[in-house]
Amino acid sequence: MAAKRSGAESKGSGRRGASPQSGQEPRSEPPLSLERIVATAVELLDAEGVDGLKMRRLADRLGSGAMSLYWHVGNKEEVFDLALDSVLEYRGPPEIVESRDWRGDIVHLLEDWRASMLRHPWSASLLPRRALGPNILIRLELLSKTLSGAGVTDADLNVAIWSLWNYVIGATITRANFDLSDDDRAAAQQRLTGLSQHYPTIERSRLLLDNDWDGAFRKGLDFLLDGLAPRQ
Amino acid sequence: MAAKRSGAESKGSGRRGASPQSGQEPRSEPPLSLERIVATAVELLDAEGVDGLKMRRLADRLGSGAMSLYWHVGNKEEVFDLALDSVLEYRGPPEIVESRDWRGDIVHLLEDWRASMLRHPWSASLLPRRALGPNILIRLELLSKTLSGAGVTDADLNVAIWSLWNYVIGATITRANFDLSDDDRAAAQQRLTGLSQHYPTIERSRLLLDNDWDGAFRKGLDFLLDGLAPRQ
DNA sequence: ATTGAACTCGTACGGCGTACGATTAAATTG
DNA sequence: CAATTTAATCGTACGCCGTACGAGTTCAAT
Repeated sequence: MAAKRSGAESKGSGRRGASPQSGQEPRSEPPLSLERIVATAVELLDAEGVDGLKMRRLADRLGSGAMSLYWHVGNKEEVFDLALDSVLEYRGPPEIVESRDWRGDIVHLLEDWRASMLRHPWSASLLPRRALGPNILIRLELLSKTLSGAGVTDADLNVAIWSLWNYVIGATITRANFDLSDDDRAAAQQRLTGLSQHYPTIERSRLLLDNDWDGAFRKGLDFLLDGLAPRQ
Repeated sequence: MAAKRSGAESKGSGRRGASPQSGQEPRSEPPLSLERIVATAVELLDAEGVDGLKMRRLADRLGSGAMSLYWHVGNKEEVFDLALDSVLEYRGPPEIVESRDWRGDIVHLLEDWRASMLRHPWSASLLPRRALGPNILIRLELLSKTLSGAGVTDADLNVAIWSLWNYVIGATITRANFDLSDDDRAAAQQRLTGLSQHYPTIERSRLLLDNDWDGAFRKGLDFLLDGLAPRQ
C-alpha cells in the first residue's frame, strides 16, 4: 500500500542530489516535489488559464511523466486547491502595531487581497467554490479582529464580514473576467450603443466603458464601510 | 439562425431501417428546436450542475443524437450562454409606477435577481465570465434609472451600480457554492474549532455556521445602501 | 418526379483524467 | 557485502469528452 505523502511537508530530505558526477545525463531536472508541482501549476495557470491546466502539460513543464504527479497529489482537483491556497498566502505587515486607523487597515487588507487575486486571474473564480484554506482563514480572522476592535458589535460582525467578502469576491471575479475579454467589452458597448433607446441610462453613464476599476473598487468600498461603521 | 451549410449530395442508397413515424412508433418526440434545447439544458444543469452538462447527455434527454444539436447551436459554450440568459429573464413588476420608495424597489430588484440565480445554482458563477446578455442589461438599466431618480449623482452612479453588482454576484456565488457542500461546511467548522487558537474571532462569531443567508444578504445590502445614499 | 434546403445522426479523431503495473533508484537490514 | 524493502517514476490503456465530417432523411415548392 503505497501511502501517499499527505499534507505534512518535511523539509530537508536532501538526498538525491549527490549524483551529478555521472555525466551522461544531458539535463538533470530537480526531483519532483509538492512545492515544485504547485509552483509550476501556478505558472501554468497564470499563462494559460484554468482550462490550460492539464496534467500532461504540467508534467511537461516539470520534465516528468504525467503519472508521476500522482505520487505527490491525489488528483487534479487537489492541484487546484493547492495552487489557490499558495496564491492567497498573506505576507502580513511586518510590524503588527495597533493602528489607530482601522479603516485604513481594512482598506489595505482588502486591496492587498484583491491585488493578490488579480495577479492570478484564475484564482478569484476558484475561491468561492473550494473549501476555505488556512491562508484565507487568516485573512478573515484579521478582518474580523479589526472590525471588532473598531466597534462593530458581535451581532453585526458576521454580516459585516460577509458583506466585505461578497464585495471583494464579486469585484475581483468581474474585473478578472472582463479583463480577459477586451474585445467582448467593445462588442458589448457596440451592441449597447446600437440599442441605446432600450438602455438609455447605462448608455449615458458609459457604464461598460469606465476603466477605472481600482478607483471604483476603492470608492465602493468606502461607501460600504460608511454603511457598516458610520463615522460619528 | 446561423446558417450552416455544408455541401450535401445525395448518393441515394436508402436503406436503413426504422424510418417512418407512421402509426407503429410509440415515441413521438417533438422536433428539435432552440427553445427545447435551451429549456432541457437548464433542466440538466439544475439536475447535474455545470460539469453534468454534456452534449451527449443533453441529446439523450432530447431523444436525439448528439450531433443534431449542432445544427441549432454553434458549440457547447453557446448552450451555456443561452441557458444563462434564459434564466436571467426579468418578469418585471406588471405596473411600472413611480414608486415613492426607491429603496424598496432596489431591494426588491436585487433580491429577485439573487433568487433567480439561486434557483439555478450554476448560473451565478457563469454570469461574470460571459458577455452581458440582454436580460441582465435590462436589470442594470432599471437599477441605474432607479438610483439616478433617487438622487445619486452621475459621478457616483457607476460606482454605485458596480458596488451593488459586486455585492449581489459575490453573495450569490458564495451562497450557491456553500449550499452544495454542507459536509464541507461541517468539516471546515470542525477544522476551525480544532484550530480555534489560530482563529479565535471567527470561531467566536461562528462565522461558518451562520445559516441565515437571506437575512445576512438583506442586512448587508441595507448597510451598502446606507453608504451609497445616506438618508438625511 | 425532381429538387434543394432544413434537419438528423453514425463514425471517427484527438485529447482529457487517471487506474494499473512494471520499472528503477535509494534506504535499510542482515 | 548481498538481499530486501521502500519511494518514486512513467508507459500503456481505458473510458469519456467535444466536435469535424459527411451521408442520410424529410418535406415544401416546383
